Amino acid sequence: MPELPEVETVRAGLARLLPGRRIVAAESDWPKSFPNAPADVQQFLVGAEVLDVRRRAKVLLIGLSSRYSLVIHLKMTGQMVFRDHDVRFGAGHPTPSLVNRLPDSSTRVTIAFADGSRLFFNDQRKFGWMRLLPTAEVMNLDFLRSVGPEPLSANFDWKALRERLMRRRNSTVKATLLDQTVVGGIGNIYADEALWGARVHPAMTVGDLSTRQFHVLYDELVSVLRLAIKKGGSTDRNYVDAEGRMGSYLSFARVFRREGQSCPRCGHIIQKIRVAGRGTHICPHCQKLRSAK
DNA sequence: CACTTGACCTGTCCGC
DNA sequence: TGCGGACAGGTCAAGT
Repeated sequence: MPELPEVETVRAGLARLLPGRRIVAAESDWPKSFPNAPADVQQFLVGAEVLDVRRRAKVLLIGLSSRYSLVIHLKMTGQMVFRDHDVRFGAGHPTPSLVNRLPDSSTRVTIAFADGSRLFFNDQRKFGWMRLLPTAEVMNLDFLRSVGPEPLSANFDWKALRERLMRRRNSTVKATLLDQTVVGGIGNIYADEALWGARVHPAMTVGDLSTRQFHVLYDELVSVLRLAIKKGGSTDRNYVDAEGRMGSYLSFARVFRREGQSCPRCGHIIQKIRVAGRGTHICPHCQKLRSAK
């Protein structure tokens, strides 16, 4: 369930840990997780040095000195975990971790560095992928060509959110928030959290939202994403950061995975419903389906 | 064309 | 305790 805050947390960790390290070996035992031909891996990955680590929506981009980049999508259960050669697991870990000895049964790709440290791409459900591409061609990937604006970028304001959402004015607001071509990086957790914050029912039609609702939805979306980054993301089951640590946002969540509990705003019981084919958490008192217009 | 559903996978949980 | 089935949800492809 890595969404923008989780991928950003991984990016920040990798950006601190990887640049300057030289890759000496790479292996994968599940071709769909890393489909590049072994010859290309030998030529453009092995021997290269990591230059930088960037993010676009939910995609990680690791730039290499070979003028190639590793492009990574974690999908639902992907992890990128770095281990120093001499790390003794457990010691000095201030937050709990889901990851013990690596590689483990979920490890799909292992990248070894010259200093003995290693980077593991773990992915229990095998939906995620990593691929090696010429850096100049990265932005030609279909996903990156079509992905919408970054919701935390400086020029993204409530009017921009309204304009993007209105591209699908006849859809439900939840389905539209999850559409990566509308806005980049939002997934199920933060869509539910932001809609609760804005008191907007997820099944409302975009075209029925009032100006005020777009404005509040923007404010809530930005603040929930910022808080989640500050808390290191959300660990529901699998997610960990680049050092194997869990995120703590879910202990601050207001509705996500809180069905049966009281709404922190009004005390009514939070319900789990289905919208756009996804499990969706709402307060039925705060979030009404009828138009506010 | 706009929108919904199914496929891709595996681990977990629930009811019988 | 074992087992079938539902469920978890990001994205793409296929279907309505």
